[in-house]
Amino acid sequence: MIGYMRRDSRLSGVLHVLLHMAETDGPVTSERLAAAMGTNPVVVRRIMAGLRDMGLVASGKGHGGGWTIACDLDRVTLDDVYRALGAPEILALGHRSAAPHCLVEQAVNAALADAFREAESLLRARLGAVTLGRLSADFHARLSGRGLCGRTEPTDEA
Amino acid sequence: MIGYMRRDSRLSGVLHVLLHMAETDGPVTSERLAAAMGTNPVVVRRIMAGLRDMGLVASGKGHGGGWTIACDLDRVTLDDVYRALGAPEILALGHRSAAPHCLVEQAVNAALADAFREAESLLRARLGAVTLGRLSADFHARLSGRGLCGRTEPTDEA
DNA sequence: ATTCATGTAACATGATCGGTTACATGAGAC
DNA sequence: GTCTCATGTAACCGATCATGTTACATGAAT
Repeated sequence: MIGYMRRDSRLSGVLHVLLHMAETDGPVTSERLAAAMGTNPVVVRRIMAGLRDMGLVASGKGHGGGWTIACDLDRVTLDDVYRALGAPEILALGHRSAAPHCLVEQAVNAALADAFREAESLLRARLGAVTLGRLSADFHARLSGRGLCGRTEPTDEA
Repeated sequence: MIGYMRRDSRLSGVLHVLLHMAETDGPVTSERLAAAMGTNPVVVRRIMAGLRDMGLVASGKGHGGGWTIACDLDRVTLDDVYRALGAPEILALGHRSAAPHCLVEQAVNAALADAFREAESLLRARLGAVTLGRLSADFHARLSGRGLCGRTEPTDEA
């Protein structure tokens, strides 16, 4: 909890959650996911709601309930997850809209809008080029490369 | 003042101010600049402070005081201005730092960090490729192309 | 019926940008 | 020297947003 908190870490958080679910067979409760992430179960449910609506995950109530993955990890990209979150604002920078009919402001905003749009597009493209399956494979590579603490438990020491 | 206020419009605002100053010979007061931008003189002084410290503009007090450009517009890029503002955060998205020793989080953050860094680099590069002089030229092109309301006054109808 | 887990609303918190007021500082004008 | 003008800042308010937390309703399995 030290350190710089950037604005919006929902994408990072939900990917963390998804990779956890991928390591577990059977439903995982919000409480367990929240414990792994060091946050609150309600926060988990909140960020998962969009993914459930998009059919990426499913949730069940009551005994034996919890969250399960409901998609092919190799066919879902990080951009799909981003959109499932509601496609939140990517850039912290923006234009003024105070004087839209001012030619000075028009010139400034035109120049900035190009740069902004390109940066957003690049980020979206990069997210679209990575699947959840590749992310999971990356995790497994780290797991084996890191020594052979061959735990069957999908623990992450968090 | 309706409408969506994006996070940080200081870059947009300060560019607006600089183009205004470029159209005026002699110092311009914060009050005039603020009126052109539809904001407050204190806000203008605040965003101009960094530019003054970097030597891009100069300020004078008292009668005949105000702000003047103190650099070659063709040698200063939008990225220079961005840095003079203190290089504020570009992206609204970020990582979690809750569990930095968790291998899942490491895998997630590594994937995201690449995409984030590339998008930031692209934006910085685009800003670095545009000089204030070109921005001013773009404004003049809009001014003449828009009809010939040949006002000598650098008004912007704001 | 009881217990468990999600689904949500409601409210608190912390950060940040923008706006505003207030006052001190300094540089001309008189 | 005094007055006026304009910057330089601090202090505070307000809105927005992500996050954290509590509370309670809903539904499913035991």
